[in-house]
Order: sequence, then C-alpha cells, then structure tokens
Amino acid sequence: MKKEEQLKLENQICFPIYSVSRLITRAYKPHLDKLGLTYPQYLVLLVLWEENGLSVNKIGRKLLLNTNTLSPLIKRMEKNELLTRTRSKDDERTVLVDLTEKGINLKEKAASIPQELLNTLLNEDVEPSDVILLKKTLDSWINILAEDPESPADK
Amino acid sequence: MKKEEQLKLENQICFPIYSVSRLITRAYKPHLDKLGLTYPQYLVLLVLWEENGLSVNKIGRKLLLNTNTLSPLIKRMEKNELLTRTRSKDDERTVLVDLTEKGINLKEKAASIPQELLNTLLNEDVEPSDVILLKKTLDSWINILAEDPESPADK
DNA sequence: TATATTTGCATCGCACACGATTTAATCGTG
DNA sequence: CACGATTAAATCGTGTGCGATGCAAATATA
Repeated sequence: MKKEEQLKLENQICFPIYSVSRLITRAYKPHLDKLGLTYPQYLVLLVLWEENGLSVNKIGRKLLLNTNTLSPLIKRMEKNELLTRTRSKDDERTVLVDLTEKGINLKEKAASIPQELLNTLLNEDVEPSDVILLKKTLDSWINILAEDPESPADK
Repeated sequence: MKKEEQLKLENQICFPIYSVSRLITRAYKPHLDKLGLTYPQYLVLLVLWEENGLSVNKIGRKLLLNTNTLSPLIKRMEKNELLTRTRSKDDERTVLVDLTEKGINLKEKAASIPQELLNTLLNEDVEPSDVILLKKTLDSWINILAEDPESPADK
C-alpha cells in the first residue's frame, strides 16, 4: 500500500473494530436498560452466572479488566443489590463477589439479549459462518494482544 | 445452541469485539503517547489529514461520534495547538476545524503506527487475508448497526 | 523472626462515550 | 415578515477505562 494510503480512515483496521464495539454496546442498551444494567455490568454478570463467588481479581482476568475499573463498577452493582462483596477469610486481601437472588434472577431475563443482536445481523443477510469466523479471528487476536507483556524477552 | 450455553462468556460475539477494541487502543498507546495523542484524537487527525477544514458535525459523521463527545475532545486538541476552531461565516452555528502546522506535521510521525500493530499480528502468524476479511465483515456490520434508527418504519 | 517483596484491592485524575437538555442560528411555511 | 420547527454545538451527569499511586495482607528471604 502506498504510504499516502496507509493513514486513510477507510484503510484502518482499528477503526471498524472500535466502531462496531461501540455500536454493539449501543444496540444492547435498550435491552440492558430494562434490566437496569450497563454493558460492562452485564459482562460481570455473564461471568458470575457461569461461576458464582469469584474474586475481583478472577473476574478481571476473565474480562481483561483491571481492578481500577472493576472495583467501582462492582460497588455500583452492590448498591443496586445485584451482588454482595465479602472479604475472604482465607486471605483478607481478596474480595469475593456473590450474586444475590436478584442478580441470579436477571439471568432468565437476559437470556434473549444476545440472540436479538444476532437476529438483527442475520436479518440483514449476514451469514452465520461469518459470525463464527469473525469470533475465531478475534479470539486469536486476543491471545496475541493480551499476552503478559512481562513474559517475553523484551530486549 | 442450548439455552444454558447462550449466556456463556465464551459464546458471546460482543465480548471479543469489545476486548479487541480495548486491546488495540492499548497497543497503540505507547506510540500515540510519543505524539501526545489519545486514540480518539488520533482518529480525528486521520479524518482531517484526509480533508482539512471540516465541521464538527462532519467529523462526527465520519467517526460515528456525537458532538457531546467531540466538542470537548476537539477543544482539548485546540489547547494542544493541533487545530483551530472557527465559526463559519456562512452559518454561524457551524464550527470549522482546521489543522495547525503542528497538527499537519504529526502525520509523518504517525504514518508508521498502523503498520506496527499489523506487524505484531503478522509476526504471530495471522494471515493478511484474515485481516482483510475481518475488516470486510466489520464494515458490513457498521452499515447495519449505524443505520439511522429514524428511517425505517419503526411502527 | 525481622524485613523486603509481592499481591489484591481501592483511590485519584484524566479522557472518553453518550443520553438528555440548552442555546443560538437557520430554515420552512403561511 | 412572523414564528414554529429544525439544526449545529455545547453543556451536564453518569459510567466506564486505565496509568499511577496507596495500603494492607500475605509471602519470600535473609
């Protein structure tokens, strides 16, 4: 590609990823609003619905988010009575996060949300195979980009 | 897919997009720090390097960002002397954004940044065809998700 | 066992995103 | 021309993201 072309917006790979990410959050919003959730809060619930009682650290490792993002976010969720925060008896540094009845019950109401987005796409002639391939590609990029920057021999 | 499976984090398409978007921003950061730019500011420059003197509105339409995000962002860039803001004489409501010498000159220094990310991926055996396909898919999703929600006959 | 290091979480400051609202300029219609 | 509707920016409030820093508990090491 010519040097002049490289900086055109339409030739950037970063921009469509950034935009689609925001557009998906936007598409989810009306559904999440009904449940009183934000998108990152919904992600925390996804994690806890799979395995309840995780530490802040473990939630962060699954979502690739640090505690400086998660701590206040989880506190807001506690205020909304979606979960409880308890210091672990084994290790006083660790905060264990447990869903409340209310948090558990949201699962049923949230179940249809991912399908809604998928339907929007499929209705516009997006091929299911495209979705699968996209996810596969992105997952491999996560593995590359989320690598612990300490581990490789960085000169 | 079984209902139980649908809400597993690993089966979400939204999560990898959200994560990769953040990881790319993170990967760009050290390069952009050298230029004193944030990632959204870099996007504004990409637009203006292609066509200088656009209105806030037009920049927003290209980046899919509203003025409530762009106005303060552009003001910060003005403070950093990357651009100037002038009310249009034709239409006093419109603010025209023009790059300064400093803003124009950053283009050369920024030219290598997208290639850096690409190289990181290619070094990890990502196929160039995957990148192209990914972009193509995401672009089509943008067209679907960014549609003006007023235009369709929404009952 | 005393001390240095590491770890888990929290706090602070800054910069987005974005819904909702405000203000001022322009446009459309009669 | 009058005046309501529309449009372009800006402002406000809330909620992320994240680098930097702080702090206390746990662990490693002398």
